[in-house]
Amino acid sequence: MNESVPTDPTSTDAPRYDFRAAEPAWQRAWAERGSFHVDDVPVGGKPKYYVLEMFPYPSGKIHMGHVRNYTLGDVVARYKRARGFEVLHPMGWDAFGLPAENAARERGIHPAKWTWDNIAAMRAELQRMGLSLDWDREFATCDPAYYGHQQKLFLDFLTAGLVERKESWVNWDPVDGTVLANEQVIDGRGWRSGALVEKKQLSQWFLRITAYAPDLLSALDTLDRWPERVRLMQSNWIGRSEGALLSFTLTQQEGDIAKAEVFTTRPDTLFGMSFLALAPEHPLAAAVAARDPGAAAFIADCRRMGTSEAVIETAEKLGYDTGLTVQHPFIEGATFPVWIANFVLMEYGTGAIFGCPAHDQRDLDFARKYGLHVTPVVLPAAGDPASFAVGNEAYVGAGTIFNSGLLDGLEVDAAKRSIIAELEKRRIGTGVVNWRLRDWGVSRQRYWGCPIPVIHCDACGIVPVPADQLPVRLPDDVTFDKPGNPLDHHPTWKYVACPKCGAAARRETDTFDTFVDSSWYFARYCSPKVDVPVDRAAVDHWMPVDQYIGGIEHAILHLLYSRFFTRAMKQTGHIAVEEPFAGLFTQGMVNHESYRATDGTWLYPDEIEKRPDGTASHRETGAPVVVGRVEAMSKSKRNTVDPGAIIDRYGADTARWFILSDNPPERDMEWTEAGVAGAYRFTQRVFRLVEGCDEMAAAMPSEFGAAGRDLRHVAHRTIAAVSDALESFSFNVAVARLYEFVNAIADADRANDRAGLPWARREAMEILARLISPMMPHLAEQIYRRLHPAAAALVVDLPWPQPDPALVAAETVTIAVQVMGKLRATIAVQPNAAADTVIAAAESEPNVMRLLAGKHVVKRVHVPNRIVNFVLAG
RNA sequence: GCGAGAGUGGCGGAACGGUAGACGCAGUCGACUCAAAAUCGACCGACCUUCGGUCAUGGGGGUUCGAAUCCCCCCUCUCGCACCA
Repeated sequence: MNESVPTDPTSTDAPRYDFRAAEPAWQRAWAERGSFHVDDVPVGGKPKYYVLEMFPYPSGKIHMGHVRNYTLGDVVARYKRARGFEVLHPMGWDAFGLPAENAARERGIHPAKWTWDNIAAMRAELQRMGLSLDWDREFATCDPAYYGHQQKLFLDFLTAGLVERKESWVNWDPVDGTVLANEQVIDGRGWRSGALVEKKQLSQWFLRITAYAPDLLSALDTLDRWPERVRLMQSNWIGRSEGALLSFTLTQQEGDIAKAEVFTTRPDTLFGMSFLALAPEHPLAAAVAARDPGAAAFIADCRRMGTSEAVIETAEKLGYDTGLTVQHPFIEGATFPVWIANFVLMEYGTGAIFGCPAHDQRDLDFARKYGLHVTPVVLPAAGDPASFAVGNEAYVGAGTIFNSGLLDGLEVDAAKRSIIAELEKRRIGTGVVNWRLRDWGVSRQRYWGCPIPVIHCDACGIVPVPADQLPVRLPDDVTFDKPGNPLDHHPTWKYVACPKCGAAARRETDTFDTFVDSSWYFARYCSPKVDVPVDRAAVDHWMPVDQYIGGIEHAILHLLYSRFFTRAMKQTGHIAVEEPFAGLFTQGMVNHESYRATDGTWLYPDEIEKRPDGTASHRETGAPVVVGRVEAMSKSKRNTVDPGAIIDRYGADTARWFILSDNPPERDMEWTEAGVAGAYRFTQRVFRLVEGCDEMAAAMPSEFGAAGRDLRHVAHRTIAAVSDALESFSFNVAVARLYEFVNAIADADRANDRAGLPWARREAMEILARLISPMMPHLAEQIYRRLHPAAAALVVDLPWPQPDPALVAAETVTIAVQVMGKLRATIAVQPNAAADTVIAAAESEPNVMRLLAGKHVVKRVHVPNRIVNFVLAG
């Protein structure tokens, strides 16, 4: 494996492209010229283009996912730049987060040191990729110079009524003393401590994303450069549903509770009611539990069960009859039992439902289990009202309402409207729109995050930190020797005077969810040094991001939060746009084969030797190796490839080229050693071609032979084809066209008719240098310099080449000749030749003649420049 | 369960309804070499009676002069959501 790569580039006779010398040299040249620098508010009138890739978390090393992400972005940035746009292409660090605190707890390294060291290491790795980034704009979200402005934004949101403090149910780890995200609860236990997680009500800060729910949903239609499925995922997440809110009166008051409010999307089925069910966390359930140990035990069971996906999948519907009953709002004297049910969610609607088993599958399962009655009220078109019954499958289709008093005879939709009007008339309910989206809880009991800038005063309540006291900085001297939030344990940090009354008060010790940090960084990049969150002129110029690129895993949370934040910033006067990302591209993952020794231990790709038949053995011991599935690179399976090692061995251009060439960028790709080696061979091949290039003749020759003419056609068509491919994110197709182009240049070198060929060949190399420059920027510069040893210009400063329309047009076209739709011959004709001429030429082809002999041709189809088809009788 | 996307050679993939398999990887043969690597050249879907044919884009129907592409049904895989009332 990999013998094709010389350890010493000078070890063979052929001229070698020495990427180890060339790549850093060109990177220095770009940096010295400030090639990728742009101003906050540019003058000069070039159209702007803002390219952004999702900024990395500084884990310590870049991985292949980063390489793919930043290569894709760099192709776009360099291409748009050549196309005459002023391109903003910044980079920074999503630098707060739990891993830094884990490093502190496990290894005693301060989170700040751990983070900044990682940033330094990763910056160096990224710089080796030769990305066209404006490094002057770099920042890290853990820098007070960033998070101080975030605190200001929060205070502005607070003033604007976009922030709330409210009680909410959270996953609480009693051992670690912290709130856990749903993803951090595994089988009901804390992922770190292993302790049973409790549901706890806690006072938390919330950003009122629900205030924008209608707009966040409807504006999805305007995001026409977003992938359809991302818009769909957001739409589902926001989850609009129309229905009714109605309240049921208890026949006997429970404590001071007299009514239960219910949300339903099927108010038309109200007469099919059989029971009322409460979520275990519902206040009425709690009131019952206070006097009924059976109810209390049932609620405790539900709480322990949790709501993880695996549990829901298998859990059967369980209920507890409270003994309470409610009156039916329309059926005089009818009452229904009130149950507590494990399948009712407190988070959705009102936490209470009315059960109509005939027309809801869950309600039906529940009713069958507990012997509750099932009354159908929607009759299918072909149904007989006297005999229609529901078995074990609820009927959820269209139909006519029956058994329903005033609704009888109405269709489902009409019945909904009618019953809502009636509810509103009697003041027991209203038609409402309900949203699945919840407000965004941003409080985290952690040290390594942005402090929430408020102060708790016993006298004044919650007092915002005055703007002139921002940033609220994290203290450096913290310890991680006990569980819980180090900010809370700090001896002095939280004790401050109330800004209002001066009395002793306490700082908020919670910090922001790190998703807050990434919800506005794209705006900060426009003016990263100013002493306000954003400079209006700068964001007005640069925003929105024209092309955003990142992983599909952020389809909902990060992108939705950013859309919300941008709206909130607009409302508070920081920005003019409300959609942050005009174009979104979601890339696929980078996968790799996995390998295991016969004892089951995972092996790194470096440790194994592949054989041509696809089997493998251990490189050192020769022991057999099991070649496993191609799957996402992960440390535990050791199927990772280190980008740094690849760049050492093959160079950045090779890595970039391979990652672009393998497949369409939105799909998952497989990283293969053979594929990288192939890309490396291509870089050397291109370099050899320029070595064989003659000096440019001063003027274009007046005559070209066939080879020169053909090459010029290919060159100019390649410009057109590569441009099209780059515009449509078909980078693998752009690569394929460039392979063809290089093959054509090599073919021309073997041609006999050499008139004008040296000139044409050199023109081809010039075009090649520019066309590969978005993908392989270093090699492009190297070729260009070889062609123009004295030139001061760099490819990076040159405009994108324009194809000559006369050369893009064909001299002859190949027409496919079909008989009865099957290909029988091809003929070469002049472009746009007359139908008669083409059909005559086609009919004179021997093979066609043979097939047409003695047959009656009923139709001759001619599609100009494409095809002739003879349709025979019978 | 609901929703979305995808099924094309050994592999990744290409193909405005118009020559299916571009281009790359892997492979075969040859040249160069003492040899190998690199490089260069040729071949490379299956099958047959091989200057010519037949069959082939998950399966089955349909529309069309012509379908990988459009329509209907089915199968498989991937992803997302999910006791959402």
